[in-house]
Amino acid sequence: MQNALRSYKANLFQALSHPTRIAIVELLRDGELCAGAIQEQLGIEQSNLSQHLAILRGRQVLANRKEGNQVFYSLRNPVLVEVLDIMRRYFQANLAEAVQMLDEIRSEPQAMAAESAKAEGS
Amino acid sequence: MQNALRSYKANLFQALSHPTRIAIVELLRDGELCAGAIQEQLGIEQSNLSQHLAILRGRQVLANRKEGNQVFYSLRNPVLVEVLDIMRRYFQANLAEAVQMLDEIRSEPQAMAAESAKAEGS
DNA sequence: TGCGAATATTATAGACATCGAATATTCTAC
DNA sequence: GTAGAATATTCGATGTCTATAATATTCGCA
Repeated sequence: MQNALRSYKANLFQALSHPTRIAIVELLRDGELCAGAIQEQLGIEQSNLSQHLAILRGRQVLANRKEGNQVFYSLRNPVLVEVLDIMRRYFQANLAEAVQMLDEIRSEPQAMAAESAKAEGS
Repeated sequence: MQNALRSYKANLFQALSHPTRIAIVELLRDGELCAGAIQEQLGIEQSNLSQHLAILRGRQVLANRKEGNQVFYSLRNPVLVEVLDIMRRYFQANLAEAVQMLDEIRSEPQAMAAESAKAEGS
């Protein structure tokens, strides 16, 4: 059960582990929006958005409501916004480390251990 | 900048998007532990643990301190514990949905859209 | 009924993540 | 300096995620 709880958390985190999905959650913090409106705000492909919405829906992060031709999305639980706010404070409080982490992220993607390739001079 | 913040958050979530890494953070909530002790608690392969630790280190989630032969790990910022606690409350507040999500997780891994395969009767 | 808008799903190629096995590094003690 | 403990890194196979393109569904309306 301890383990199930960890899987639950891990999956929730995974749902939020993509910038687009964070953006979606943030867009919805003040109320529901239909998919089209979200797409307009984010400026991404329709099917791409729809897949991200499907993930957030499946993970119970978002609720959806059909109205005629449109589907309105909203946050199921505002606690997530609270978490995101905490993260912003965390980011600001540790700006130096945060920037360092952003650098890591940029240099790391291709292979977790390309560290040795650091051309430290450039 | 708005975007950088989102990437930052997304990457932090990604760092926490694996049950083993959640377990590590939780283990460290009350103080530092050396890698060996963590391994003992989790009962996983040494190299596997070391890889997870490398990820958490790279994402600035953990600090590490070398003492002789051992490396002690600790949380860089207790705010993450706060986040995990919030999530536990989230879990408890939405127990029904949480269980539903756990089911989703079990059925979903192989393909994000195997939903249609739901044998709703079972 | 049939068209067009809004959204969802499927397919697929490329990037990424995870694991265990093997190997490398770093340290202590002898 | 060599052995052995503790940790880290590399490698390779396998699985998962993401984006785009193509197609399907669902709905309102003429």
